[in-house]
Amino acid sequence: MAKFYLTTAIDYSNGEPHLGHALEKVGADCIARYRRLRGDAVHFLMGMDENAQKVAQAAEQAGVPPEKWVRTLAERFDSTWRRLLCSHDDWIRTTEPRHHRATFALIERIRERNPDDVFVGVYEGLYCTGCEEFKQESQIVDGHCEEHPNLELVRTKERNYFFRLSRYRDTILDLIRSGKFAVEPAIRRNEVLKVLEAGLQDISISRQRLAWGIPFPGDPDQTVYVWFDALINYLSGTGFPEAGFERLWPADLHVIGKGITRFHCIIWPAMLLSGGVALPREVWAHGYVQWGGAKVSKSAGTAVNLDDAIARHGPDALRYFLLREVGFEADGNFTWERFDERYTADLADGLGNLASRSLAMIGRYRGGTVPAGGEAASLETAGIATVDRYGAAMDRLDLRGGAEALFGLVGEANLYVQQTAPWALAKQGQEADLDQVLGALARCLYRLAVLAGPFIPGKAQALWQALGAPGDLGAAQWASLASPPVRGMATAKPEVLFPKLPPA
RNA sequence: CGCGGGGUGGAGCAGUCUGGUAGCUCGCCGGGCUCAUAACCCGGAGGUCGUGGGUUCAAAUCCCACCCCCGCUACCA
Repeated sequence: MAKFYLTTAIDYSNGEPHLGHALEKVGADCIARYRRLRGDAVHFLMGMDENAQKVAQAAEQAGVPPEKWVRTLAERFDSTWRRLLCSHDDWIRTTEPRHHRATFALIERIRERNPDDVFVGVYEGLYCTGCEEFKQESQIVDGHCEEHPNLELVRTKERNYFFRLSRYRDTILDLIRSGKFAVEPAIRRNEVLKVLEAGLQDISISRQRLAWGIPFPGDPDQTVYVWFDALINYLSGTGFPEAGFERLWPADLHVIGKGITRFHCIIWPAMLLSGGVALPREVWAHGYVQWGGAKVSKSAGTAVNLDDAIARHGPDALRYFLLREVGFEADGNFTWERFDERYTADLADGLGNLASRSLAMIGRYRGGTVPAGGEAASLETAGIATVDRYGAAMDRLDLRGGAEALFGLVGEANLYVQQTAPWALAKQGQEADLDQVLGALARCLYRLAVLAGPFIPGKAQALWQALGAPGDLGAAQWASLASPPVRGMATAKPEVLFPKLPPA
């Protein structure tokens, strides 16, 4: 059994979970469930980034101790992902002792192996006394911090530790080009290669005089810069540096958003190379959820409330929409109209109605027992082809392609029903033919339930049960898709899997 | 000449790498079926594939120029 260690980005505990976060978690969960279906021993990590200075500021504004603030937010995020049916095995928070230990250990390893890689330098930038942090050009409007337009920015220098990132440019370039360190999709790989080709600067990895954060090893005046420690969470989740962390490490896949590609594809591998720790095998950087073609922005009021989106048609439907319509590669759009359309067309009228009509006929014509037969049906050929197509797409993390394959089979099945007209067979007493058709439909529903599992785990389980399949869908074997063992299963009364919205 | 992505029927997209009658979903029009969540199936209308050149027997697809939109531009989750 192959291990598969999968991570998502840890979220910045400064605000509410939103649709963009949700796409990433749901996409990673879809991959995790698919890998389990393929028989991998999956370890799936999610968590929170809690050491940023802004976190302490937000806590202060809210009038609560930072420890309490981050705990509340961590629970809020975790429970949201659980509501979206995410199946993560571990939940890391960067304020935990295990993360402090790992951060310490990696920095120590870097210093031992490459003493020149960590050096003292001077960081200079524009400092906002309101935010108590350095501002980037993009955060400056008319010469002032966008949060504090009435305060003057102060040009400030401070002593920091730096990391010799520039040293690792050629090595990383080779690793990415050779595919030993996979950066996907290709559009993101090209972007990273261009950055590398342009050359790298060393980066500062500590900050002075911060009360919140991880103390820099051997220098109590400095804290580890939040980005530097955040990346290490993936290692902390394995138990590093304790013996046996290699049972999980290296990570098989880091799922991240495109905005943090450089950190994961340049800085992170450099840190690991310097510390003599194996590199992750792959980074997948997904696109962003847009609202009507524009960037989602809280200030512009275009952020979709996640609770509203879940409440609309339930968690399964939101998962499906994000993965099928928004997609896991390029940016994609979220609108209520599209959401409703997809829900109605694919889930309610498509899969839901197919299940409903198929189970109703098995109930009516065969007393709810799946008859033998169907192995030679045209639908069987389509089903087997779909399993192949789905697997090929999912293996390259083309989640949209997987969903398309799956729902393509729904279409084939509806056409099959139309062409074979089982109601006519029943009327004419062609019992053997009817067995063939109903058996073929049950076999198709079995495949659909299993293949839909990674996308809509809740509803797929409901379909699994309605079909009369035993136990938990999560225990289904990929191999069973070649010839679904549905004969003799006792189907339940058809239930409405995806109720439609009442007419507005 | 900072880097990258995109511009395809009313809407949203695929196809461009490996040129060869332009495809999918939704919407619209007509027909069929009755097992089903007024669902399902079939047919039809609708496109100068951003603009202008070039290569080729043939270009959405390759080459050049230009216009427009978007993201990134590094210590920011």
